[in-house]
This record gives sequence, C-alpha cells and structure tokens, in this order.
Amino acid sequence: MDRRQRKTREAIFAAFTALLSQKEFAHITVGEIIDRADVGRATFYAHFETKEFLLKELCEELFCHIFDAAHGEACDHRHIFSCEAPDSVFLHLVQHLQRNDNHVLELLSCQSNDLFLRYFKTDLIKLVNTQLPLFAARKSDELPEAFWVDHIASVFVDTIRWWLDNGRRESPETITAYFLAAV
Amino acid sequence: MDRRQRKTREAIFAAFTALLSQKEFAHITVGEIIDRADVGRATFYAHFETKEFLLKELCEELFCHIFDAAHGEACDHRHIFSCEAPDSVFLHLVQHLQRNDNHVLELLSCQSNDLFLRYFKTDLIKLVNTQLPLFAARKSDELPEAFWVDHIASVFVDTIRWWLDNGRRESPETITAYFLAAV
DNA sequence: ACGTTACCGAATATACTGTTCCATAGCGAA
DNA sequence: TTCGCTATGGAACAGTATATTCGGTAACGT
Repeated sequence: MDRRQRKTREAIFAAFTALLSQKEFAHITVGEIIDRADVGRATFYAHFETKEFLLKELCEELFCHIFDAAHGEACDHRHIFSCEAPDSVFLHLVQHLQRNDNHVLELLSCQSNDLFLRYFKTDLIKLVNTQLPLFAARKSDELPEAFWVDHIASVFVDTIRWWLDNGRRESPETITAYFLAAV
Repeated sequence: MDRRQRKTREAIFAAFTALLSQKEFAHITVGEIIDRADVGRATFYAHFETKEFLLKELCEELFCHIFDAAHGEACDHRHIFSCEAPDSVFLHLVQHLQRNDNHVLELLSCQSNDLFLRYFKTDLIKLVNTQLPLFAARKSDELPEAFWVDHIASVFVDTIRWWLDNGRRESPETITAYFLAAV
C-alpha cells in the first residue's frame, strides 16, 4: 500500500477516534474529520464512501485485535486443557477493554450509536460459541441454542454498558464476576 | 386544546409512525413528515422542537398505555395476593406488544434507533422494580441491586429483540418463558 | 529518471434544518 | 352571529452538511 494512502488513512482514523471520544457519532461531520486529519475533502471520499463505512472499518480494525487475542486464549484452553479458571477469556476481554487506549469504551457507551454495538455483538457471539460449556449448567433445556448464545452475548454487552454508565467504578474482576453471576 | 392543534399533532404522529415502520429514524427527514402529514413546515416546528423531541413524545404516549396497563396489573396482584401465576405481568406486556397496532415492535427492532430503546428501558425498569420478588431466587448475593434491576430489564429487551429479529415465530407465552428462564 | 497515482483546494450541485414573514382560515367566547 | 385571537399555510431565507468534479501538483514505487 502506498505510503501516502497509509498515512492518510491513519490520520483519518486518528482524527475520527479523537472526535468519537468527544462527541457522539451522529454529530460528527466529515468537515470536522478532515480538518483535524488535515486532508482534503476529496481525499476522504476516495478512502471512505461515508461516515458509516469509516466507523465500520474502524470497528473491524479494533475488534480484530481484541477478539483475536481472546480467541487465541480460548484455543489455548481447549488445547492444553488448562486448570486455570475457565472464565479467564472474558476476564481478559474486560481487562483488554479497560486498559485499551483505542477509546473502545467510549464507543460502547450509549452516548455512541448502536451500529458500533451491533458490530461488537456480532464478533462477541463468535467468541461465546467457543465458550458454551462454561454456561451449560445455567442453561434450561427448554431454551433453544440460538437464543441462549444471543442471550449470553447480550448480557455481556449489557454488563459492560452498565459498568460504563455507572462510572466504571468496579474492577475488571468484579465486572466479570457480575457477568458470570447474571448470565 | 384547540381542535386545529390536536388534528395537526395527530397527523404528524400518524405520518411519523408510518415512516418509522418503513425506514429507520435517522433517515427520516422533517420534509417527509410534513409532506405525509400535509402540514406546513412552520407548523411542525411550532409543535416539536426537533425530530428527536417528536420521537420522545411519541414514546411517552405509546409507553403510557402499555406500562399503565402492566402497572395496574402489578398493583392488583399485590393488593389481592392473587394465586395466579405471578409472571403474568410480563406475559401481558408481551401480549400487549404483539397485538399492538402502534408499530411498537417495528420501533423496538434494531433497525430503529436506540433512543427508542432507551426510553422503553427506562419505563421497563420502573416496572421491574415492582416485580423484584419474582426474581429474588435467581439473584446472587454478590450482585448489587442496581445492577440486578438493570440486568432484568436488559434481558427483557434483549429477548424481545431476539424474538423480532427471528421473525416472531414463538408465541407470547413461549417468549415470556424464555425471558423468565434466561434472567 | 520515469510513468503512475494520491493528493490538494476550490468550486459545485444537492439536500436538510430551522427561522421568519404575512395573509388567511378556523377557533372559542361573548 | 360577531369579534378578537391563534394556528396554519406558503414561501422565502440563511446556514450547514453531503458528495462530486476538476486540473494542477507533489510524492510514490520501480
């Protein structure tokens, strides 16, 4: 990829991320993004069709790192049948979210749009599918598998949102415990 | 209230509701609303400050009916210590949602915005607060009350959304059972 | 050093918002 | 019915945002 393209793309991502931590997605304009990124208007549209596509690509990039790490973790556990606490995948996920510098948390809060949440949940469902045995004891037989998986992912997102809306006072360990106790 | 005002208001509500069942809130313009409602631009802004306020007032009107009925039910149960299934409040809520002609279901689906969902959940939390004993057995002691109430409301909304996203194939009784089994 | 390509920046068409104006028709009350 | 009041219509308006177009320029990879 051309160095100019890469630099432009990164500048736009950086500007967009910074703006996202200040105001909600809906109120961010292309004008603001290109001002802060210091690129031309035409350049922006050469890279991204719309604001929404920009958000989508940003999500893909962010979640790629987060969930790849979590998935790797999940695979490790299955391979070596580790004796560690099997819920550590979700704990690591929360820890990753908290220490994260990419403003993912701001994006997950309800001040942002629900597009972001939908992308997040889509990836989360894949992760949950690898962790189903963890929740087998809690599952009532009458519940369809599809509902159950969606439910677990939903509760995780809801728990994170509750955490954020209430000032993130709890530690990642506590929040993970809440999640596992609630699901 | 002036008959003209009332008619205008109803025309705008009707047009807005019809549009909401066709496209998502964000893409609806004031121009479309006043075209369909057949009112002047100035008239719209005499009634509603913005599109968002229109949505808010519509929600208040819709939820007022739905939750008042549910609350009445809840009160009845407490007063007469009925022997009926104590989960009937939520069953009635789901039934009300299903038979509802006001397009509430379309609005609750993820195609709509999350403003609507937030308003819904706010009212739902009030209802859940009157029904806490129902869920007392499921609550782990380590969970804070505030988290628990929010969790129950979240699971209800998530269940309804799953129902809608999957084509509303299940009966209200089944969905209520799923909700109670999942929470 | 070369041809290619991304970029700038300025201009442009289009669309939506929210406000203002006055004339008019409908309203409630005497 | 009559009268004063007010909601409405219709149109114009400024302000803002989107998305596209263009030719000149500078940076790129080979």
